[in-house]
Amino acid sequence: MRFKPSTIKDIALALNLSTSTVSRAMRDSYEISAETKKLVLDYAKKINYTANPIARSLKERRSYSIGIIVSEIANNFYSQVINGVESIAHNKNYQVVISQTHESAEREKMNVEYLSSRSVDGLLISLSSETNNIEYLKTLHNQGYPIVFFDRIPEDFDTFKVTSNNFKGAFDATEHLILNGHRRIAHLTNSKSLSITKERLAGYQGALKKHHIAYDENLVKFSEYGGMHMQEIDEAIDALFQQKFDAIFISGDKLSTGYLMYSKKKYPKLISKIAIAGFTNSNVVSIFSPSLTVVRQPAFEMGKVATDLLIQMIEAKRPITEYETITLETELIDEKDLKL
Amino acid sequence: MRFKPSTIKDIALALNLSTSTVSRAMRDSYEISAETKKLVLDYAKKINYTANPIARSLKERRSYSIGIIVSEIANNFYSQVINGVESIAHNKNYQVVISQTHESAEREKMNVEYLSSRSVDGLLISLSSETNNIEYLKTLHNQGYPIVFFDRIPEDFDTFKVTSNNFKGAFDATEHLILNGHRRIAHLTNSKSLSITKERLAGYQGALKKHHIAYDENLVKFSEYGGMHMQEIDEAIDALFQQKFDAIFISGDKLSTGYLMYSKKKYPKLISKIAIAGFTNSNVVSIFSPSLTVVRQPAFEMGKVATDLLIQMIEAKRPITEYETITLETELIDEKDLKL
DNA sequence: CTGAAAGCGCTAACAC
DNA sequence: GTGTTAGCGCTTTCAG
Repeated sequence: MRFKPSTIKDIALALNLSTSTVSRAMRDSYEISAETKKLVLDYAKKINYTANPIARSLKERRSYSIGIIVSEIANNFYSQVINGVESIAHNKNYQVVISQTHESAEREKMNVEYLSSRSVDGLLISLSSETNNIEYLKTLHNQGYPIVFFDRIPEDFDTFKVTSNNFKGAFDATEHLILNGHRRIAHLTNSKSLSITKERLAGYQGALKKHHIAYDENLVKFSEYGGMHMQEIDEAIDALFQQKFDAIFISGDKLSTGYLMYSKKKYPKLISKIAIAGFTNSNVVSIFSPSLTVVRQPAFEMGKVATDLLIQMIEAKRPITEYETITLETELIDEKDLKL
Repeated sequence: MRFKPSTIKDIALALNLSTSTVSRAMRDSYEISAETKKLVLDYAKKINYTANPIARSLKERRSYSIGIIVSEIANNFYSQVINGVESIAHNKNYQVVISQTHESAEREKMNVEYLSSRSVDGLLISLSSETNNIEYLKTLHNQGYPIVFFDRIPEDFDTFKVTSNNFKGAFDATEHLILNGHRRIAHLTNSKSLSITKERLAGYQGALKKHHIAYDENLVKFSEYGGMHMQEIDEAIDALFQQKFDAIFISGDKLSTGYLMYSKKKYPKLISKIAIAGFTNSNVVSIFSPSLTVVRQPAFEMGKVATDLLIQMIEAKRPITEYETITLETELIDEKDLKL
């Protein structure tokens, strides 16, 4: 017995009505009498009818769903963003389809192509570490396909973007380390190509400059795959430990935990002497050891804002031409306060 | 300019062919000449044609996608399961749609109803803590809709199920604590209604019994929402600390980290005296403090196995009537080994 | 207030 | 080897 759900036709047949009447009744159209509506609705309920969203999509040329592309859902930051996305989307009756790139540009492209080929009405994207060519996204967007970028946004792409104040977050974190008496501050960060990498590096440099500390590029290590491969982090850290440094500012969730794990294992003697400040949205930082001062991004909020914008784009009567980039503030949480 | 992707018709028109020829060429049908195929394929590529999956779904009455319902993607265990699911699904050309219950039975039902109404061809489900009525799932399954349960599985439901050896995982963890000299072992666990709760409780009791330790129900605390609400964990822990105990076995990711966080904050003096063993698939346990011995489930594997079974069900020529429950082994990792 | 009919993009049985 | 046609389930003119 194959699964065979009931259709509008079944209802029409049973009630001796036309499919159009049933359709209208289901959608509570004003042209249908109250009695007929009740009749249809009751029977629909009785036979457990639910409209076939596929058929509806085909007809209306939209799916009432949006896609979100992130590097990894296991990353707390992204799962929180997704919760924000869902909170808005479900309110407005959109389904959310999640897809992961695992920091691969190729998977990103495949996901975009699949999703945009009419599976979803618009796309929320945080770029992968590996991505450097987004021409295909531009083409898509120029054809009128709604795209909103968040977190890791491209520079020269005219659409809505939502991101954190990465400069300030990095600046504050670095300054926090400086104010605690540190002068040799290392920086472990993501792929050079990402917007967030550049902004956070600038924030780090800004704080150093303000406090008259010379920038030393030997203290800065990039991870091309954002720490997706543990080995990459390990090598960066090993390189850092060739230098002398008394504090480190880390630019990302995966990198922060990666640093903690590897340095704890490999450099157990040194680790307690090095102060740490890092971007992370982990909700268990209070049990991390060594402990760190964290820069926390408003992930849930970011998801909400981005989704609001995307749905606006999708539902806009006429194409939008004026876009803006929204910047949300980060929060610095001193490691001492984590224990309260 | 609205987004208007090209269709099979555009190709047919441009090449002076019929839509069916184009369709056949695209699907590499044997009845089409090599030349025509090449013509079509080349043109399709040129105009960036991709088939409309919606139309295909409507026609074929299937979507080539499967749904997975979990309590929370932020939970490491589930995100690892999802990665396993995707690895198989993508191989077999299925899309994966993820949805979260946040431990709410109502959201679970809504998700199932939405997804099963032809958005996805089958469902992988790990039940929410709150769920106690799955009649609607039985109805669905009896109508021929493919469902595979994993992790938190129902008892009286005849379909494929994939789960860990929860009894043995719990038994080993508890025995580990006993062998380390502990006698008063508390147990913090999930909702009473879940299969995993019962099995792990039995494993805990089994180990106590083997070592002639009396079972004390005051040492066992349940969390109706699996620790979804922090307050719930806090209360359970406060209640436990009314008793005397020198070790604790914790039955779940969220509960394990919840215990660590709350007891560290609220009972900082006592915490180091209490040995901990807990189920968790966190990949950062090595930086947790206090540290704990962990029971790790083969999450990725579980996702793969469950997906394999589900796709078998979906693609089966005739309804399957013989189901089995597959049990995967857990792994006990001594806290001492985490530091290596 | 309701029904008939067309059509969304695709596949496939049936011609030729 | 290719074209014609019907139909998947729904919405929506257009008629009445």
